[in-house]
Amino acid sequence: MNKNIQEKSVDDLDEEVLFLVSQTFKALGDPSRIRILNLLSKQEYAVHEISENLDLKQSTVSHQLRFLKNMRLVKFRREGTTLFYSQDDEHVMYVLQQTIEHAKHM
Amino acid sequence: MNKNIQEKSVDDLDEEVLFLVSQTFKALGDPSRIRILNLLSKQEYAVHEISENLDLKQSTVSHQLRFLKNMRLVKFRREGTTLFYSQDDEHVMYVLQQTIEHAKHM
DNA sequence: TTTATATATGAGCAGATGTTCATATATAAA
DNA sequence: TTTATATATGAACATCTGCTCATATATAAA
Repeated sequence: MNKNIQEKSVDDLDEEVLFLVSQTFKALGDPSRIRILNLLSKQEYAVHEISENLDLKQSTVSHQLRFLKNMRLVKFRREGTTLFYSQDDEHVMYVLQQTIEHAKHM
Repeated sequence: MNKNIQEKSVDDLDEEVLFLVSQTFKALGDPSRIRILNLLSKQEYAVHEISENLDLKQSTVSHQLRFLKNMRLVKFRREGTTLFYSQDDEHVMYVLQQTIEHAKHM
């Protein structure tokens, strides 16, 4: 819900909202993370599958997945020693796909 | 238009598209730029008006406007010594407003 | 030309970011 | 327990970012 207090400038943004929005876009502002999210947009993948598919080091993928998990953009389920990651934020995935499609036609 | 060459992985993104998308989201990944774009979403403003409205140094605003102008996210018109900046990318502004509204309800 | 106002720009700096290497942890099988 | 596989983690490093200060440039008025 919105707060009813008057902002410094009427059009300016609430600090929490500003932080959330900038963090969200920062998450989408890196090629590796974009590729990972784009891959996960269709189905779940194990960490090593992401690594092989995108030709990224295992540690790179793991670090980025932690980042995305902290932002609740992805989730995972365990199966033995394997962790299957999948998307966990429909709005962000929609925005990403929308922007990818937009970029494809430029 | 799309290229008809086969990608390394079918689901992976074209390098140009990847660059464009990441650049776009990087532009939206900073609080100052978000505030500037959000202000410009309703009407045009002079540089010093943006500066006063958002309580940012004139040079900070000018640097960020150059960034946004290079990305063709804003444009300007001159009136004497004053430059009036306004938005110049409907898709990006839509994505931004969409995400702001989404963040407000979390 | 001089002065004033508005904006742009470059250098410097502190802090953030992304990758890599080496290694730790976790689970399962032998 | 030992071994193998999958993933996570921390440190180090180079690069990138965003802000600030000082100053340059541009336009207009006096």
